[in-house]
Amino acid sequence: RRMFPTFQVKIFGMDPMADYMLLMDFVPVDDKRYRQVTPRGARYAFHSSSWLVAGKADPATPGRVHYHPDSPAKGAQWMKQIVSFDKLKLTNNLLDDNGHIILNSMHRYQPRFHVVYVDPRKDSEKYAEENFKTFVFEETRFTAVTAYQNHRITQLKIASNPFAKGFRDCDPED
Amino acid sequence: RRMFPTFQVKIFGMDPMADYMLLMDFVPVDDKRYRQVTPRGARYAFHSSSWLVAGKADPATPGRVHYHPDSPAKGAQWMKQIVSFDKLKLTNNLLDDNGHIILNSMHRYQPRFHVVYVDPRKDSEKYAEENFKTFVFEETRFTAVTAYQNHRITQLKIASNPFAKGFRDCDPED
DNA sequence: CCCTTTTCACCTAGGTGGTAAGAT
DNA sequence: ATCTTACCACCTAGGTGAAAAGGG
Repeated sequence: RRMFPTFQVKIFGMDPMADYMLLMDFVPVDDKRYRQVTPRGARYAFHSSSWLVAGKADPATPGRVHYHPDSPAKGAQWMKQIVSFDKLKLTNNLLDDNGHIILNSMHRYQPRFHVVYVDPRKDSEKYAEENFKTFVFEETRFTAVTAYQNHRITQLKIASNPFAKGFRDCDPED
Repeated sequence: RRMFPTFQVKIFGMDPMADYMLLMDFVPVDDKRYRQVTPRGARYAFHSSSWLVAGKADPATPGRVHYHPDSPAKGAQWMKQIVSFDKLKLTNNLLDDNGHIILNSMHRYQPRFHVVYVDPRKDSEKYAEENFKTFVFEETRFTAVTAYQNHRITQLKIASNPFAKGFRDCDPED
């Protein structure tokens, strides 16, 4: 399914006339598997508020990459508004053949954002290193799950995503 | 609404590595306005099978152009399968601001297909003439209408377009 | 009478969380 | 007990012809 919340980024400093590819990938934060705790007597798992280390991580998943579907595009195009990776989809299916990003559930990940300058020179491979920049925002780290583990995330999604309107019981402006 | 049947074209002879823009426009076939005849006593206008000249054409509409949404793309990409202009939309609304192709209803049009080579040279404007090719297929001429005037076209559409499944009463393979 | 416009039920296509059943 | 899977009603978004209403 789509990642939520969506990764969005505002870009500065590109050459407006040059072509760029924008992409994302995900790297494990640690080598651990996590689990939830339901406090004794609590009615819902949602009431738990912390993650416990549950052991060593599962074998790493294939390190796939997601190209922003507007790639390639001119710097001017990328910079003129916030770039949103809302088409990016996550799956836990190791056999996935839709090109989605494969993650292990109950593991922690760090999204990474990459910018590739499309070098028009014939020997552009030589400059691959300098034409490639990676940006990491640590505040975007998350635990992958197959079902929401936190009521406030569920409510945020219901309030902000038009496809979840069916579950709203109050004004989304609230 | 979308044009039906869709204009589709198979392309050969491009430079696989070069970029091309593909586009269409529509030119009037003549300076006439047409009308249908319903034979005396016929139940439906659909029973008529010919067009009568009904006078001089209405003032020409703005000559808009439709770029294939995949433009620009490499020659290899365009040539590897049939190119379909199924997103192209027609309207009779002179004030349209959706960028649709504006046509006069009950007038005859000739679709035209244009290929533009994206010249990477700095002074590419100089070569505009030679980088531009137009193809006309006379068998694609049609009369623009606001409602189908021919039962067989209606049936063809119902049989072939998934959005019209609600009107099917037999197997589309027939 | 002929054509155009508007509205509608009915589709395709696909993104939601809920829920019940399944798995470990 | 905890997590995963499959399915579902309910949405968004938009492409259909039919039919009714409108216009000249």
